[in-house]
Amino acid sequence: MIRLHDTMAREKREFEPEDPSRITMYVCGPTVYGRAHIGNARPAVVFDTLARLIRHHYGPDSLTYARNVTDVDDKIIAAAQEEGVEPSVITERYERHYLEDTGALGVEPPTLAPRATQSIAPMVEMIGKLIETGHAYAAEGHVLFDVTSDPAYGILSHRDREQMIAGARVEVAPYKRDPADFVLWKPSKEGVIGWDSPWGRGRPGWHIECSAMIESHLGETIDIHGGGLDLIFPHHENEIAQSRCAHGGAALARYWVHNGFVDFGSEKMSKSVGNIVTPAQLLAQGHDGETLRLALLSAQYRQPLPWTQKLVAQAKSTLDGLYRAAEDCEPSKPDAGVLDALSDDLNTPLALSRLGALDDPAVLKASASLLGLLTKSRDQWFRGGVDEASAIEARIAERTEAKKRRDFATADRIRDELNAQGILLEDSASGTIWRKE
RNA sequence: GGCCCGAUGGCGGAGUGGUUACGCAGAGGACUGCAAAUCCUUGCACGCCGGUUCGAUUCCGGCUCGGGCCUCCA
Repeated sequence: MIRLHDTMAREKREFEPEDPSRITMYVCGPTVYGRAHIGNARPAVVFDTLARLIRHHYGPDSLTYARNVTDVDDKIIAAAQEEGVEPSVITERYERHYLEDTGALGVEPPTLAPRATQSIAPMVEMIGKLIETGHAYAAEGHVLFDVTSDPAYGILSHRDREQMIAGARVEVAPYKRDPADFVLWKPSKEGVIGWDSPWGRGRPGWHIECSAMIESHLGETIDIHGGGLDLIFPHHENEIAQSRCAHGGAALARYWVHNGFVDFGSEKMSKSVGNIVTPAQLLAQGHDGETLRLALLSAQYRQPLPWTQKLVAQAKSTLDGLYRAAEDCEPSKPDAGVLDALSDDLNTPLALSRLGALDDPAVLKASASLLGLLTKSRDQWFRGGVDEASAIEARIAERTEAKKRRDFATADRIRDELNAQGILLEDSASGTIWRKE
């Protein structure tokens, strides 16, 4: 039995899928206008881990996991204009990078990765339905959702309309009937990406994208909706309003799961602040993607995770230890303790500590694979990327000869030279083995 | 101002109404020609003030501090 913390209920609940043979999960994916940073990577890793767990419990084909790509957005338009290229040049580039970066972290591609630009028709249809049912109105080329028409508005973020207005920090657009109303469709000027619609040529608002893609790919009510906790309001609140109002009140998602932030101990990592670290940078520095993945899983997903060099170093040594313990063998069945930890709202730190206590390599491998770890052979982990292996082994043979002669000065010199190249030697009863630093 | 979350040893991070994980780093030891790796031992904590209780880090209330959201944002 899996338990998940549900943001709407504000407590852990037992996960009971509507149909265990067809479980549906939707996670808000990237807006592809720039390179993902390590904070963006966290939900990708977290929900990948949840997907692995669900598939383990309910069967490999039980889960349909959709993660959208937002490929129409004002930031994309701005980036395209700056480079003097079509928006698709930007979006294709960064979608590719996103898949590379998350792939390096062991994130498997989701079942579906729908792009907003390929779902315009369902969005237009849903907007039309909202207008028909009195939940939206057209004004000056825009279509706005009428928040006052939805008495349930605020059920996820637990705030009421008065509070939202009191806290509003932005000027209210003149065409809005109510300050809390939000855009479903906005006009596109000549030369800006847009689609024809009953309300003129324009493009969709951000929130309607997800509602429409969920409807067309997964259905009216899904099991799990995930994302970062900054999406709770307004994004997910607005998705709920749109979908419920378009579907006669049917719930959008049965469980709402939100991950916490990666930070620097003092403030949130974000593109707008500019204090970002990207997986691409970290990988270029020589860190293994699996190390970064373990670092991201070293705190429970709802907790803030301070990103430091020390964290990465710890993750590396933890993995070194696990790879030493995991001989190259076929995985058997995962350990019950690891499974229990993961099943309790994805308690990855506890799962990792239980992993470290396992002594059956086959069980360790199987357990670690639930976390997307220990996916390489031992040799790849300790020696991968080193291309002068035969030269190293020749030096080691020289050193072994020197040791036989009890010429320790020579032996130590060879060891030091290899150390300087980032090659560490370990003498064991069966001979000398080497690994990269 | 409103809503939400958090506060655990040098660092990371679980968990629990009473014997207080685990990892990294540190100290000591075994092993080693010396290292490395491994193993053993070991020191170090539960933000503050009240309350409930035989007993609270764990439950309740208040406070302080920190973070997030209320605008694009994982």
